[in-house]
Amino acid sequence: MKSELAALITIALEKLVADGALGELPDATPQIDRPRDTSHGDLSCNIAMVLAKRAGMAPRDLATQLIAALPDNSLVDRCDVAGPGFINFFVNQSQQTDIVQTILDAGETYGRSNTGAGQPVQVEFVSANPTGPLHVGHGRGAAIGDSLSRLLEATGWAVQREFYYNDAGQQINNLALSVQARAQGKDPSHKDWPADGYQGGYIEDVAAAYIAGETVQAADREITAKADIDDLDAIRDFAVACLRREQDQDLRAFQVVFDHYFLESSLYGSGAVEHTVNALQTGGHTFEEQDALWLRTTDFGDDKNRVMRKQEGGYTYFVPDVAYHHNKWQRGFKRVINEQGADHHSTITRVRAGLQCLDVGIPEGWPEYVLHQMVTVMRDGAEVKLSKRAGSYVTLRDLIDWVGCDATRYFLVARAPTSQLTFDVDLALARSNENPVYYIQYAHARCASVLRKATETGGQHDVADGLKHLERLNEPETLALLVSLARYPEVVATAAERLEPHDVANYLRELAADFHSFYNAHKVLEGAPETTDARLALVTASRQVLASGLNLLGVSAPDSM
RNA sequence: CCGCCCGUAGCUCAGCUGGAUAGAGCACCAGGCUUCGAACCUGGGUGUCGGGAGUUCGAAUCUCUCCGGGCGGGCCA
Repeated sequence: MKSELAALITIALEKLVADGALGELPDATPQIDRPRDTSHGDLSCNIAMVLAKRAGMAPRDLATQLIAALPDNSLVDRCDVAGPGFINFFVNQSQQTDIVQTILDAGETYGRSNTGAGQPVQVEFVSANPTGPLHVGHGRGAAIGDSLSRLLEATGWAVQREFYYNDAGQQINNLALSVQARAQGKDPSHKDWPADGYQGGYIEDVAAAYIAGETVQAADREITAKADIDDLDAIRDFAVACLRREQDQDLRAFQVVFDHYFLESSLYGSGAVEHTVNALQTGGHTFEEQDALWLRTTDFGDDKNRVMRKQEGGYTYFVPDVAYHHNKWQRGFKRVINEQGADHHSTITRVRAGLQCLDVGIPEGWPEYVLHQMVTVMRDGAEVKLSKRAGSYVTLRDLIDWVGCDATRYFLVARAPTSQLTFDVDLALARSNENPVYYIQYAHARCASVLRKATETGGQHDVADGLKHLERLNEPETLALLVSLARYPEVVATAAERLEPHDVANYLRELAADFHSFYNAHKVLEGAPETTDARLALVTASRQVLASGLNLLGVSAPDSM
């Protein structure tokens, strides 16, 4: 509707130019907004104010001329000049009620688009190392990354969800040593406890399982414990599998499924790390200094150069990072989005710089990043300090157990990733029924309930008939609901484009509010049959959009609660 | 010291590629079910949009600066 109106205004502008009232056409398409105040019409345009100076005309005069030049159409009932020079449009009611027909015709495809045109995009998220259970921060990443993936799918992209983890290196060594120490009966107070050991209780469980010779199965691996306390490699492999399995279970409980797991160790096994080093040296951006090999990332915007190979000969983490992203590029992903905690933001510049140094045609802004800020957990009125080593932190599993998957997902995805998030456990526990997610789900359940009731009454009501009487949908509350339903496609498109899933959460709350107001003001199953049928059509459409939107957030849409 | 993010109602947060009188939830107050689900609805807001300056028809939104908070800044990951 917006684009149709913009086209009409463009025609009016052309007419003014032809008449000599305007010098030239603006380069951009006219901007159409939805006024907050309904007395300002259904849609408005600021074009007169934008062009006033160039036209040498008062904004209101220009607006008046534009209205006069507007071609005849069935879209707009009337338009006014208001305020400093806004043109306010009052849309024909049948245009608004037609959205019900549109939604029912489109079915589940309503709101979807094809801007991605089937192109592949990889979304990497969570990517937790297998050294402990997933915590709340990972949960935020999981909620955002998965919802982002769903949004991209809804806009026509072929999404691959990838999980990358470090299964080698020092942290994993610490893990293995910690498990070994536990297997030897030591605890963190023991004098021989590993210096940077993991102290969480889960280490004991892993040690016990190892000694018992258990077999564990994770999404990307299966392993049976060797039960040999002295075989550190075996302990390491087993511990990784155990924690991978824990994370998989948490993710499954969170309704998140990955398409692909990528192991850092594979970059060494495949020779990709060596190859990357050679390629960077060939590219001419490296130099040796103080017995170390450096990459001149400052050539591409970094604020200091980075060491690739340390004095002692090992590579810094930065090298496999570059190798990994080069691998993504080689896999054909012209578009990659990395969802990470903001504590890793400093890697963005150096990874991009490293990829530029490879000189293999990777665009400068590749890959894209979505960073989420920290999650603070409040409990008993105080902040819970997160400490992985000490093992004292709130896990994703804790949250799911306490408030449920739906509420946890909604809460973690409903706010802008850039804003720090306070998760008040007490509030979620004590008032779980007042969590916003129930408000939206309740609207959906109400839809289902009314439709159920309509069917039970013996079929004298029928949605198809309602579509012939959409003009009955003319009360203020009803029209407000129609407007919200009509907004859905642009909400999805914008959220996907801006990589901001929380737009959908906000929209759904507004849609649910409009539905509840409508529901409360008008009895669907009472009154004239034509009116009831029309309202049933509206309820059917509402239910569908609510379910569709909730699905984008990975939240269920129950028929009853 | 440098970089990124944030600062909006008592609390938690939307709104930020400039639009009209800055919004929602929670909390609090007053109403609304013999009728489709009251997990709902209706009404109730004295906010220096952290402070200041600039840009312009117009700034919570863009620029600069200062203040406050978070996170980074290692031949750790």
